[in-house]
Amino acid sequence: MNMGIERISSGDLGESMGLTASQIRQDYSCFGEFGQQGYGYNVVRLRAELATILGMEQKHTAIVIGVGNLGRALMENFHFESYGVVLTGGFDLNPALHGKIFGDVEIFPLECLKSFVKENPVSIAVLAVPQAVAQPLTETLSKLGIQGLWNFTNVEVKPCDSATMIVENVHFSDSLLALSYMISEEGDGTK
Amino acid sequence: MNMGIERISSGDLGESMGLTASQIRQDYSCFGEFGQQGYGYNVVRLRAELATILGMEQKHTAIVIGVGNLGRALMENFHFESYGVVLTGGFDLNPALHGKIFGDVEIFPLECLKSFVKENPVSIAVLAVPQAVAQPLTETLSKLGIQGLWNFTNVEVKPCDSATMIVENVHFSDSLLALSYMISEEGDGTK
DNA sequence: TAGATTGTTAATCGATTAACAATC
DNA sequence: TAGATTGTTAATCGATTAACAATC
Repeated sequence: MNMGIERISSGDLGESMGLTASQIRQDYSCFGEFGQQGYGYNVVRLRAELATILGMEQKHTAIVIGVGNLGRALMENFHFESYGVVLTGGFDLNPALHGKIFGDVEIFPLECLKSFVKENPVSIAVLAVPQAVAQPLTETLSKLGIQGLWNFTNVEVKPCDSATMIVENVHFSDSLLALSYMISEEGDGTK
Repeated sequence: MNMGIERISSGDLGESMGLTASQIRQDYSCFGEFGQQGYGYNVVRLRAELATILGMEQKHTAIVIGVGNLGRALMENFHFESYGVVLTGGFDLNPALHGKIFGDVEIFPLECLKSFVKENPVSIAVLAVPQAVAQPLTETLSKLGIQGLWNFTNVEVKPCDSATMIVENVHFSDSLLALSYMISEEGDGTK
């Protein structure tokens, strides 16, 4: 996407991201001085700087564990590449899925996980399995030396003590409860 | 789920939720005194109090807009009922889906949205459509008087100015970038 | 009574906002 | 030069943590 915009001010940037201009400037200044007084930020330069900071040039690799509807939705619709992540495989128990291709990426049997990870370095595992197997799989993944777990199971999971895997949770339920609560408050006259 | 536990202390509760005991006690005390010194919190009482506070007794109703893989995953696998929300319909453009049932809930043509909402009060719309149509649909939904939008599109959307619809975003991308960043930091020696 | 654990106050921390000199 | 907009400092705000008297 190229909208032909060369420069952008912290104010505009903030508005389009739902943040204040102050917040933008303060955050960016933690990493260096990308802007110019009286001018703003050069879009191309800014993008490059941010890519570096976020480690997007590092080309992390990811695999999807559990290819149900959610796993499949992520494989087909989520633009991993836009965030510097290359999806290299999907894993599922269901034999009907093995060999299938979703979003350019093949689905393998779960038994192949260990050997796959040995041959292809994997930095991130996307966990989209039923809750019952979330914890054991987390332990397996952490033992395989995977660095990050992107957890979509709505369950708290814990890597093995010996491992340093970082867990990032996407807890739908927290988000829905927050929304329910805000709706109820709204009509309340509370606040 | 009943694990036969009658009472629980703020410490245990916090540990299992990844919060501190202080945090638990302070949060609960905003809404009243549910606990007893030297005893802790009665699990049954606590659950009842929290249900009230979170408005779960309010039985919000929800519809899913866009029944691709993600919409379908939510309809089939996410336990709306556990959070006091009743799913009453799904909507999609694709005629092949019309009349299908996912997770007990029927899929209707998008054209029927307006009349459906008039006949069945809907408090929450779950937005799981392609990014290109996210904004126009948001405006439509806000005009229909829907109170909350649960936004899965990874795009910022804005209701009509005249409407009071609350938007709760589930931005996968923020979460993935955060994970990428943490992984890169990890090995760095930074920090 | 002694031990446990609350509710609440005060202290700490971090994040957001406001303000403004520096300067393009 | 005048206007715009940064980077940075200081002020504000809210959320988390620590501490402890109250009390079951």
